[in-house]
Amino acid sequence: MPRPPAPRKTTGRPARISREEIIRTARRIVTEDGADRLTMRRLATEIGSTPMALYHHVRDKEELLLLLLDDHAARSLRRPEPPPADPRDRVLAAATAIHEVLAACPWIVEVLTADDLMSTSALWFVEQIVAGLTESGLSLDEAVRGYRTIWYYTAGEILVHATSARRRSTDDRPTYRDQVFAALDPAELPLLSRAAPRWTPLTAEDTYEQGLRALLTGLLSHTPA
Amino acid sequence: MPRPPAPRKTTGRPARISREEIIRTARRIVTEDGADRLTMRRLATEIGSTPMALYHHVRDKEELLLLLLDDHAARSLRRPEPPPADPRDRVLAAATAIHEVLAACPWIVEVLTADDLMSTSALWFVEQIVAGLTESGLSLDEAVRGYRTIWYYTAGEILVHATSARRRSTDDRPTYRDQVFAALDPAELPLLSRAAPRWTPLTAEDTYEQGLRALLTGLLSHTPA
DNA sequence: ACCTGAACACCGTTCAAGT
DNA sequence: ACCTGAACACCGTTCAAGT
Repeated sequence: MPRPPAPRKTTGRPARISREEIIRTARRIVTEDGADRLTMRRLATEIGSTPMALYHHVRDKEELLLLLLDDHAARSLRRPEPPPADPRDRVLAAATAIHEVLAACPWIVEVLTADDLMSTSALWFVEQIVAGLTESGLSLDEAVRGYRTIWYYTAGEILVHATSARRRSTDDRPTYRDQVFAALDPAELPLLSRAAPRWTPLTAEDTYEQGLRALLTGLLSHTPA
Repeated sequence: MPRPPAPRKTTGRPARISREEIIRTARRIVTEDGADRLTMRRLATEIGSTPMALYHHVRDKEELLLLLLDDHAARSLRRPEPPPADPRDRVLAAATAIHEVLAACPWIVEVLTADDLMSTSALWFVEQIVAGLTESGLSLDEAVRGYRTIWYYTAGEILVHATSARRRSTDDRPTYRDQVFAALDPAELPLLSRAAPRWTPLTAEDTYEQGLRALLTGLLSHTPA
C-alpha cells in the first residue's frame, strides 16, 4: 500500500525514532488502555520523544490510526486453508474472517468507516467476496454492490456492538434504552412490550453469521433468473 | 421518553435559559456548521450564557446529542399513510423511513450507535418492522433478531456514507482507497483491478433500498418452512 | 534531515462562590 | 434554584529555532 515518503537514507541526521516504533507503541497503548487514551502527546512521551517528532513520520493522527488498522489486519487476517469449494461458502468465509478480526479490536471504530476497509491485507478477502458473488451468477457491478452491502452490514454490526460495549463498561446508570423500554405502552407498542425483557439477551447474542447468511441468500436470489 | 428531572416550578430563581432553547440553538449550530463545531462553550456563548449554565439542563454533552437526535426524529419521521397492506412492504416502508431521516442528518454519526435507535418517535417504526416480520412467519425472537440485522445494515450504510462524505468535503488529496486502487496487481487481484474504475461511481450510488430488499428476502426465506 | 520548546487555539467538566 | 468565574486537566497542530 502507499508506503509513505520513505525516509531517504542519503543524507542528514540519523533518525532517532522510526515509523515502526511509533506504530508498535501506539498498538500497545491502544490495547492496554483503549483508543481514546491514544494521544499524540502520550505516544510521544512513551516513546521518549516530543509530540512534534511524530509529525516527521506520520502526517497526522488520522494517518496514524489508519496505519494502526493496516498493522492489525496484516498480523491477524489469515486466509482460509483450504478455501471452501462452494463460491457461496467462500464469500461467507471471507466476510466472517474480516468480521472476526475487526470485532477483536473495538478501538478501530474511529477509522473503520474511512472509505472502505482498504487495508492491503484485506484486499484479498474483498476479492474473494466479489469473486464468489460473480461465480454465483452476479455481474461484476452487482457483485461490487453486493460486497458493499455486506460491508455496510459488517461495519454496522461492529460499530453498534463496540459502542454499546464501551458504554456498558464506562457507565453504571441504566441505559437510555432501558429507560425507554421501562416506559413502553403495551397498547400502542404491543410487540415491543412483549419483547422488552428479551431485548437485552437478544442484543447480546452474536448473530453476525446468521444475518450474513440471510443477506447472502437474498443477494443471490435477486439474480436475474 | 425519559423526560429528565423536570425543573420543579415550586421555588427558587426563575430560569434564564431552557432545555428547549438549548436544543434549538444546538440544532442551528449543527445544521449550519456541522457536528464537530458544536461545543458546550460555543453553544453557551450563542445562547448568551456560560458553559456551566448548560450543565443545569443537560447532564453532559452526550445527553445533549441524544436529545438532539430525539428532536430531529420527532420533527422528521412521518408514518406512512396509509400503511402498506403487505407485511413485507410495511417492513420496507418503516426501515426506509428511518434510513431517510437519519441519512438527512449526517452529523448524527456520533450518537447513532448509542444502543439502538431508541428515540420515542422511532419506536413505532421498530414496532412496524418487528410486526411485519412476525406476520411473515417469524417468531418474536427471530423478528427481533431480524430487526437488529436490518438496523446494523442501516446504521452501517449511514455511518460509512457520512464519514466518506465528510472526508471528501474536508479534503482534496486523493483518498487512501484511491492510492490503494492505483497500485493493484491485476495478477493477484483480477476482479478488483477490473472493477477499480467502476468503484467510485458504484460507491456513490444509493443502493440502500436494493440491499434492504435482498436482506429482507433472505430473512424471510430462512423461516423454518 | 531530524528533533525540540514554546505557543496557539481550543476542548469538557469540576468546584466554590454568588444571587 | 439557577447562574458565574476561575481553574483543572487536557487536546492536535503550527512555527521558529536548534543540531
